[in-house]
Amino acid sequence: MSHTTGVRQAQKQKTRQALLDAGLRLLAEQSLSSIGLREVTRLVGVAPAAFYRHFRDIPDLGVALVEESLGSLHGVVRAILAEQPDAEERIDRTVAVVEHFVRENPAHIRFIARERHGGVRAVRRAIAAELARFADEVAAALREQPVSDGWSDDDLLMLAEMYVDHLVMTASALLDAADDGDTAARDRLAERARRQLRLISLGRRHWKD
Amino acid sequence: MSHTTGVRQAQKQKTRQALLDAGLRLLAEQSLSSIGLREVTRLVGVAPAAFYRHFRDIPDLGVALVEESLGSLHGVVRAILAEQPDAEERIDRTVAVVEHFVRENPAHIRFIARERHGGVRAVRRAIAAELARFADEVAAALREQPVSDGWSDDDLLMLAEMYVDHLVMTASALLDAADDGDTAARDRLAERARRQLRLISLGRRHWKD
DNA sequence: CCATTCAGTAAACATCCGTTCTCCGACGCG
DNA sequence: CGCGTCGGAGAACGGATGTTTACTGAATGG
Repeated sequence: MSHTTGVRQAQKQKTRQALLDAGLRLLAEQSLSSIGLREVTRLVGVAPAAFYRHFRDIPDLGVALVEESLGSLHGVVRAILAEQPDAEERIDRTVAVVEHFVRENPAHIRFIARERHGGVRAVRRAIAAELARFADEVAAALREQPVSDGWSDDDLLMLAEMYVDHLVMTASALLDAADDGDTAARDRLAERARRQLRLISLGRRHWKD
Repeated sequence: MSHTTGVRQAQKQKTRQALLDAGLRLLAEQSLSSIGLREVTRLVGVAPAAFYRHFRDIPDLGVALVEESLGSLHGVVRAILAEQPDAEERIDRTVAVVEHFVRENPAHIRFIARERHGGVRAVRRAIAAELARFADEVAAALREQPVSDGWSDDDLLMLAEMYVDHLVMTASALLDAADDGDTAARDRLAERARRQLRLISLGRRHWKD
């Protein structure tokens, strides 16, 4: 049996993960294009040259972080899209899930918000592609709802993209409030998000005219 | 008479503007926190030390760029809010104005989209403050429209913030398409924006329930 | 017209950067 | 056990960075 297999690979993955974590930590106060390779390795406690065993350069590290960050978002979207008969209740649940996610994964959502329009082309493209996949997923889920009867695929997608954009913006705004420790602003933002979703929901119900 | 006054100050302003322009040009492919002071002065053709005659550091340059960029946006908002009886026509006009603005001031809107969630705190705060002022302006204009009868100030502001966010996101998306020279994507994005505005407009009309 | 102000210059500084190279030592496998 | 593999260490490099210093020369204003 190969019961000892992978001690080596496990250590490598551990270092790789440490590099990703360090990058994410540095991203809290800088943007990706200004992060130094040495800065990352210093935080992890390895030699600068060790970086090249895992990534070609910093942009490459960034692309890996996109997958990690938006991977954890998949769970959020699924929780939001969970069956829920009442529209109002679904909105409350959505905002609650987003709030919880922001509290649990602040670094990930900050990274996405920051680099979505950031200075590294490869990372921008990776984020755009991943968010487009999310929009498709949301559109598919919206189609199942009775409110969407008679909607074209195109219109469902434009609505889904609106929801995804709104989600990212809301999460980012909530995070900024959390950074300042401003819980009052956080509650205000959550209430604003609920009302905006309510307005979109209203527009949705009267689209067939 | 002081008819010769200002030759000196005029030259200084000229250099200052050149520094701002150079910064904006560099911002096309980097983010602010990774721009070097020497890089900027090199592009202008002045000595590095000359930079300190105009700005304390790069973040300070960034804050100045915020004022310049969002100053030019004021005209856009005013053009959008121009009286227009028909809602559908107002939407068309809005998107057309945004398209025109993106074509005319690509660097400015890229800067705002990039640094709104970017790595420099002072710049983020400056952008947030300026966008909040825009939202107030939009809310005030919305109140004048008959559709807003019975709306609370709070609700008007949440709607206005939604419009401002949507404007920034649309402009940024249009710019990305323009960068790729993809005119088909640009037209698709414009149509999507129109439909999203239509949906919001619908929700607005049925808010009083 | 002459003393003063001041935007911009030129050089020097300590520091940090990304990258390459050689080497080591622990793990993997037969 | 013994040999090949390979993640990581360590040192060295050329170059770029932000900042300070003393300076120059033209516009300024009494």
